[in-house]
Amino acid sequence: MAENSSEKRASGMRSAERLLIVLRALNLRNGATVLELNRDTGISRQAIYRILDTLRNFGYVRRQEATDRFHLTHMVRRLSSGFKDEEWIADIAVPILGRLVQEVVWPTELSTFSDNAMYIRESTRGRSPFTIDRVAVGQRLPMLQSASGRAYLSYCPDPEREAIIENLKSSDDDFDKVAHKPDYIERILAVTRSRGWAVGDDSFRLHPKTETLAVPVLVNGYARASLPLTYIASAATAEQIAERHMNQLQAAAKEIADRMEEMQARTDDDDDDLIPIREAS
Amino acid sequence: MAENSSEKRASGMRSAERLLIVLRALNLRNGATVLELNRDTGISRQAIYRILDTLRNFGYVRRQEATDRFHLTHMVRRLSSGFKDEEWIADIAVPILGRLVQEVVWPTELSTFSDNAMYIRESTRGRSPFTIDRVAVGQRLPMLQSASGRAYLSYCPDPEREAIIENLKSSDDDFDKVAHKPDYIERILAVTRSRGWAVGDDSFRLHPKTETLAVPVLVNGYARASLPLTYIASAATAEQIAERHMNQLQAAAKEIADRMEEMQARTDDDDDDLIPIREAS
DNA sequence: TGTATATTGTCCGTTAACCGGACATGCCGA
DNA sequence: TCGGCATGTCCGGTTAACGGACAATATACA
Repeated sequence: MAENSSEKRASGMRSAERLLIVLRALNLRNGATVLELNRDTGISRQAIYRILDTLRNFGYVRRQEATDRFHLTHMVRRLSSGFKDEEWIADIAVPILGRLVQEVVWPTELSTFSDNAMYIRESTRGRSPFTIDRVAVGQRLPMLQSASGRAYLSYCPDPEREAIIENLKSSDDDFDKVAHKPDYIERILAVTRSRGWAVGDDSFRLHPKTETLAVPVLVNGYARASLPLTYIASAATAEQIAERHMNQLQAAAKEIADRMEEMQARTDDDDDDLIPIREAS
Repeated sequence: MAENSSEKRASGMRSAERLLIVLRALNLRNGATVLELNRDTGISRQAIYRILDTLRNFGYVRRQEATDRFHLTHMVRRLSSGFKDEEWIADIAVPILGRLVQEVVWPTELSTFSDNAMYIRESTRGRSPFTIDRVAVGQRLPMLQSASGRAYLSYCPDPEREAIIENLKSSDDDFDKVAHKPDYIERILAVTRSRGWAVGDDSFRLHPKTETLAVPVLVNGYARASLPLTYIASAATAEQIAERHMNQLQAAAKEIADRMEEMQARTDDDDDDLIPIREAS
């Protein structure tokens, strides 16, 4: 039984891994004794002592004097406080976009609203055979010309849209000048909503040979992000692309939205599954 | 300058410590390359690779494909989500209570409101020479008889007090029956407020020979916790204890409150100081 | 009182695993 | 073409992490 070297060795550092396991276990039952942690994780008692010492040196754990139990301190927040809520959606989208690009050969992205524009947060350019320009992450997209912006505006809550339009009116960016034309905006919204997806305007193209269409990611009924698909204009029309791939795009958007909803449903606690590392003391 | 071996070796596991350092560094600049982490932490590049691999195996970190930067994932929340906001105050109180018990010989505690009662969250019984019964942490204290409860009720927001009283009326606990006597409650509040501190009632004593007085911890003007002091009844009267130690008690309560306020001021991000471990690559 | 069980804590020899020097590759600008 | 810079991997030496073993304490039960 000593030979279960099957496929466990992914890489990674043994002791550091076990520290993470113990830290996770401490989160699941706040206030724990060494023995409890031993049982929860399967890590030997002696190792638990070492690990807790390490965590204490960093101030992430303290020992409650009266009860001799180990507790997390407010310092542990530092291990995750850098993760912004805004990034959840991009984070969740990654594996879903990964699957999507296998079905739809064209590159897709995930963009979110920020600072009066859409920003590309994740991209499958680079995994698509049809990509022209690489590295679009971080790219800023105007609200009223890009497919992403149009899809977002068409499905975000009304008060948010009104506030965005108002902001755009005082923007320096030339693209945002059309915010002063309410009928232009209305037409975009109407067309987009009737189709269920948005197309980019010729006045804005990241690359001259490409065109883009986009669907919104509707969380609880309202857009929280856009899911744009970019294709080479000479290869097909928007309608042809839509006919072939709209189902898949919509399905991916739905899946991302579902994950988001279920994510914010649980306030964050009760998720499960300790990483199982078995080794008797 | 290579010899600052002063007192560095506290204990702890080397590689696990470095993983924590890298994790912390990732929180400070979300999205980082290996080289940036190397520079930020002073840990060798090769080690950074190993550490990031480990973090990736656990899903706490992912690599953004397009930019080749490493990002935190929503999974990192698991490393701190077990820490409840409610525990901040107890957490912050520990070192302050530790200093307090050196000035005031009598044991002090920190108690917070929960489930229609006060609960002792931290205690310096065990570090005081005058302690009778040990291990009071977790002890439940009735709102209207205990010094802790009275101090809390006297200084919590009005709507909260009204809601608590209302709840107590339907409580099973005999102690809570007096919630039906509004004049009794009014007298307690009036007396406590005029003095600035509360005393426990004879009908409730954790130990027959002791008495307790308590001050509230006022965060932004309202009680968020109580700070009770327990003394042996035959040794002094409440007034004598108050005369000798009230300044120190109030100062400790103020200090805890200040820390709380400054803590919730910063939303949690921008705190500083990477643990400095110097070692060139 | 003695015996058994459960839990916490520490020591220390062995060895696995962590470490970083060294090398290889690829990209960019001069 | 070359030098500078960044990324990624390999591998032998050393270290520090590992867990068996032992000690101390508390509680329960006969």
